[in-house]
Amino acid sequence: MTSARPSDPPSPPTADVAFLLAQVGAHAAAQFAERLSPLQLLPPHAGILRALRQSDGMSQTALSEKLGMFPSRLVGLIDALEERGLVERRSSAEDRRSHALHLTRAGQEMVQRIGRVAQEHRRALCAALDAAEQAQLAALLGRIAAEQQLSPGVHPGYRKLGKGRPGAPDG
Amino acid sequence: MTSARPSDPPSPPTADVAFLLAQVGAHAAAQFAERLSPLQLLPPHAGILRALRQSDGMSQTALSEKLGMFPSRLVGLIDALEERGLVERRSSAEDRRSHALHLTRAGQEMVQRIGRVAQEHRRALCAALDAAEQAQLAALLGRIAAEQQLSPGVHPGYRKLGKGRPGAPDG
DNA sequence: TATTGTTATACTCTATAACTATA
DNA sequence: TATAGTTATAGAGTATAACAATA
Repeated sequence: MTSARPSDPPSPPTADVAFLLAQVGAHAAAQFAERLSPLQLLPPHAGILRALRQSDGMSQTALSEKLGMFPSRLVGLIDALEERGLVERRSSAEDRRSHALHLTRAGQEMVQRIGRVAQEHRRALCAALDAAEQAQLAALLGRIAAEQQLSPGVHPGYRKLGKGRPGAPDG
Repeated sequence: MTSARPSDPPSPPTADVAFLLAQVGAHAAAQFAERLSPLQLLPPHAGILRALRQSDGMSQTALSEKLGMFPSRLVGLIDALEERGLVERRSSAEDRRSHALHLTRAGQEMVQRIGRVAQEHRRALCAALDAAEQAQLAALLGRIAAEQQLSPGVHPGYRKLGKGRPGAPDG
C-alpha cells in the first residue's frame, strides 16, 4: 500500500478503509494467537483471565454474559484453566449451584505474562508507525469502537449470535 | 471508549492499539457479512468475485494461490457462483484439465452491487469519523498492512496455514 | 417451577487425503 | 510421473438441546 505523508491532500473516503480494518484486524488476531501459543493458551483463555483480573469472583453465568459466549462453552475453557491452576472455582455457601471464579497467584502471574506478550505483539504489529501515530490510530479506533457500541475488552469473536452467521472473513 | 481531541498530548502506545485493531476488525468483518447476506453471498464469494474482476480468466489453481486457500475449498464456492450464473468455467482448449474462470455479465453487475454494499458498510462503520479522519485512518492502516506484507485485497481469513492455528478471536 | 452449571449432540467450516482425467 | 480439478473424509470450533443439582 502507498503511504500518505502529512502534506498529502486528504482523499475522499473509499470502501477500502473498512476492508483494511478487517484485513489488518484479522492479521492482528492471528499474530496474537500465535504469540500466545508458547503460553499454551488460546485467545479465549486470555480473554477469560483478562476479564477475571478486572472483576474477580464472577459466576460463570455472569462471565458468559460479559464475554458474550454461551455458558456451555465456558465450561471447557475454565476446566483447562483450572487444571493448570490458573483459576479456581469456589462453590458459594449461599447458593451452592454457582461457582465463584477466582484468579490464583499463578493466574495473576499469567496475566502479567500475557500483558508482556501483548506489548511485544503491539510493537511488532505497529512497527510501521511511530509512537504518536500509534496513539493517533488508537484514538481513531477507540472512537469507532465507542460509536459502534463495542464493549471494551470484549472481542466480537466471543459473542453468541441469535440467528445470523458468525463473522466470516472479508470486511 | 474516550475520544481524544487534537489538542490532547500524545499518550505512549499501549497494547490496546492491537486489541482495538482486532476488535474493530472482527466487528467490521461481521457487519460486512451481514450486509452481504441479502445478496445471498458469503464473504469468500465476494472475495472471489473481486479477484476475478481484477484478473479475469484465472485458473482455479492460480486463484487459490492468490487468495491463499486450498483448491478443494474453491470448488464448492465456485460451484455456487456458477449455479447462479455469476461465474463461468471455460475449459481451455490447450490444457483440458484446467478451467479458466470468467465473470459473466451478471457477475459483473454483482460486483457493482457488492461495491455499493461495501460503501454503505464503510459509511456506517466509520460514522464516528469525518472524511479527513477516515482518510487518515486508511493511511495508517495501509502502512501497517504494507509493513506486515499483507496482500492488497486478500483477507487473512482466506489463507491456508501450514501448521499454526487459524486466527482465533482476540488480538 | 426456575436457575446454575454440566454433558451430550449437531452443525458449520475448512484442512487433508484419495481419486480422475488429462498431460 | 506430474498436474488441475474434484470428491470424500476428518478434525476444529461452537451453538443447541437435554440433564442433574439446587433453589
